[in-house]
Amino acid sequence: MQAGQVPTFTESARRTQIMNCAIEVLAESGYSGASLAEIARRAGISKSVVLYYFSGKDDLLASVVSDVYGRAGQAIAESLSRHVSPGDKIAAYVRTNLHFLEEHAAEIHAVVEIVSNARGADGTHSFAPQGEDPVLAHLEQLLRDGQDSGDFRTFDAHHLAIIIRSAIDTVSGRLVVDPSFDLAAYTRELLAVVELATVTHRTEDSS
Amino acid sequence: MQAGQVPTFTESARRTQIMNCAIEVLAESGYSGASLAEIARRAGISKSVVLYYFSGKDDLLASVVSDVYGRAGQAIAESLSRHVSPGDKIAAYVRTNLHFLEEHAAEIHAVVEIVSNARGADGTHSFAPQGEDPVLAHLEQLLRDGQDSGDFRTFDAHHLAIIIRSAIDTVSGRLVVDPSFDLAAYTRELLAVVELATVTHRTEDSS
Amino acid sequence: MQAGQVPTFTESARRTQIMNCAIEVLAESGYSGASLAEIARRAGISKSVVLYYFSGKDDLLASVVSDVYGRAGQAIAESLSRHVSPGDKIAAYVRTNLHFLEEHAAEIHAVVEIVSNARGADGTHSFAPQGEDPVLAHLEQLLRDGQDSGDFRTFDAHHLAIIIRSAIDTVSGRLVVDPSFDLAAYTRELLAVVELATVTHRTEDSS
Amino acid sequence: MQAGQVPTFTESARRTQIMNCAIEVLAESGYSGASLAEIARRAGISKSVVLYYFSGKDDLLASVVSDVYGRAGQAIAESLSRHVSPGDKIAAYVRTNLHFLEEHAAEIHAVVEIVSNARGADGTHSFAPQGEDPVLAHLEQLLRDGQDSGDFRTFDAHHLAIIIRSAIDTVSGRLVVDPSFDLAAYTRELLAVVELATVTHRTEDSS
DNA sequence: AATGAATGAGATTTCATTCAT
DNA sequence: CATGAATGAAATCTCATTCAT
Repeated sequence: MQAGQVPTFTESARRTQIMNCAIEVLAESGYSGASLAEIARRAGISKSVVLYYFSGKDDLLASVVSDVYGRAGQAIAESLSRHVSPGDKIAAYVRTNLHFLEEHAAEIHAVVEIVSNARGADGTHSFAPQGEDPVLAHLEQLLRDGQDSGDFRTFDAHHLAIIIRSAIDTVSGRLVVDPSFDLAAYTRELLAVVELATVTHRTEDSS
Repeated sequence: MQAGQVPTFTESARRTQIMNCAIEVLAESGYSGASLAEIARRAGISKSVVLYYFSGKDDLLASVVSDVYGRAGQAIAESLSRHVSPGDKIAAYVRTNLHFLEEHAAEIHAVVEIVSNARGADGTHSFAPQGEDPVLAHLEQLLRDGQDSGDFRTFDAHHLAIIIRSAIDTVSGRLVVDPSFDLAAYTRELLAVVELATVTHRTEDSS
Repeated sequence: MQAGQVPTFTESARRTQIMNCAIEVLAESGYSGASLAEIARRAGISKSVVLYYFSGKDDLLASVVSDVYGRAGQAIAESLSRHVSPGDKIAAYVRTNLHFLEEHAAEIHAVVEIVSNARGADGTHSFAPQGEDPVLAHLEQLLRDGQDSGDFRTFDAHHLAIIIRSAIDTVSGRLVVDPSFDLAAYTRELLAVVELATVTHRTEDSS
Repeated sequence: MQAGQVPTFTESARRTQIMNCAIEVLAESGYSGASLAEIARRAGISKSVVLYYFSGKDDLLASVVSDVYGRAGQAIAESLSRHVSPGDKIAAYVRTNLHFLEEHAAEIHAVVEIVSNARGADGTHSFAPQGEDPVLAHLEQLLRDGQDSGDFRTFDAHHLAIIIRSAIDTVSGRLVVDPSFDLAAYTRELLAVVELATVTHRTEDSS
């Protein structure tokens, strides 16, 4: 398995298998519980195999993160491209995010565990976006687009983006922990809140 | 120190000192970085002293959690008692939470680190509320009160509570990581969103 | 055991004990055989104890090197101070070096193992003198002094120093490996060679 | 490749290639740095290939040693055969040794790394000559021949041989480490020392 | 009240080697 | 002829905890 070479079928299958086991363990047992030994045990292989396919634990975790991020980003981009009006775009953004979460709760939860816990030798977060968070910036831009087009009310796009993102991000943890969590209802409520928070409107008592 | 005995002044001072150092380390270096050795080093004492005042690491972390929770709960309860209308109460709830966060960012962040990472021997979260989360239930109740009184629109109180809580909870991490985070602006925006999301209103284009 | 503090008696005794065991193992089993496990086993303690008294394997090995170097340097300096003429100084240098070797064969051999094998993360020798080798420079200076005073013949001091040092350095390995090695005879022969190589003289056939 | 069979051309070419890479790695990264993985990487082949051509790491290292030894021995024997007088023979020995070192510094250094570090399962040196060291014995015999013929002074042939050998052996390390090492000057100085140490002479002040 | 000393469990990682293809 | 896959042993190091003083 040399760098720059096309991975064989077996190789990419094994990598996928190991990454999936890592995701399982991370979702179930958290960051500290996700030792190579545990991941290997779950995969029914020896620790060494993990290190044969990944150059180290860091590499494995980074691979999980970029893999899941990639798939999520693709799903969202695809969904957004099917809408034009800012309101529809925001709604699609929320809906796709939550829908992806529903089908990939463990993956997302695993990524959250990694991103919020992994730290380099210097003690700083390994996966913290340096400078601006691109995920947040993207959502912020969607909000600004709606303001520029006049569809949206005046608001602080940056901070509203944070509010919406946090409402999305909280879900993966809940889905993993609480099996009775009603994602459909949550989605409806969040869509309602987002609409109320963005679209220009008058409160009743001001009439 | 025997069980049931009143702690001496020295004792409770030492406990507080150790807890504060634990909070510092947790906020700076995260859960995995918060070893007893590091906490003791920061306090300028030996590991043994930590274990003299706390029965173990679990005990220390639990004490930090309950201490901070207690103080936060008190601050919030006090603030809420000064308002009567549901709208004012919710606003006070948000404002007090965020204000407490501002002054106790490290503490809250430490608690978040503990609650989201600490696990028992069986691998389950040590600090997960079993059954209903009382913090969430409290906020939910405030929302329902507003609905019952007719002040608030019809919404899904449980899920709206989750949305609001997540918008509050995301702040401690940001305050620790991003020194330029503008809490005042965030508070304004969140108050606006909460009002829009709760108070009965009509959107303009529906008029 | 905090940095900068005076070591307790127990502590320095343990450190000495561990260093001695490390020296034993290094002399007997070589650099690769000198694992922490083996050193601890020899000392009748657990691996953790070694790491309690030394911050890591590197620290232990560095301590051994500087300890032995220190004692050797002191012995040599003391001996040299008792002689004045360049010829006597060189002879004393050789004699003291070999004498020290006789009594500290294992120590010196251990240091040789460390110095010639230990490498940093970048792959370079950890204990290589950067720039000029001070040990060699010292001997070189002794030779030059003899030349300046007119006692010694014209020779290439730097390279002669290398020849003499290598004749000294080879001994520790032989002493450890070959118990029948006759150090006294070797010393006599080396002294003879050094004298022949330094003192001004005429060969018989040139007369 | 069955035992006793003549190796094919490809086979011996591959073996040579692998041995050369092993020599490179040993000279650059030392014994501990010379893992099969690193050697294979340097050769652009997989670890398995190395083990296909050599029965194990030990076999590879042993092959390197005997290959280099063989070539060195041949060069020296050839050179010696061109001289008759003991003085000329010794000079040729020194000159040829150092000349060989100059052109094969890495090889010799690699062999030194192997010989001084490789150990069997029992912890003893794998390549230590059991009984008398033939290399040393050879040089010793040259010295004795000169004494028997009356060309050389009275000295302790065994120990003088050790001194001369050590002066030769130290060079490979220096050549690898210190690119500014002046081998020609060193050779001149060592030849001078050897002559002074062997040839009968009178010191000036004894006249 | 405080601490130094010691330990065992477990984490990541390296490496030579075996096996099937 | 060559390789990818897999493994187990061993190495260094971290950490919470216990014990005697």
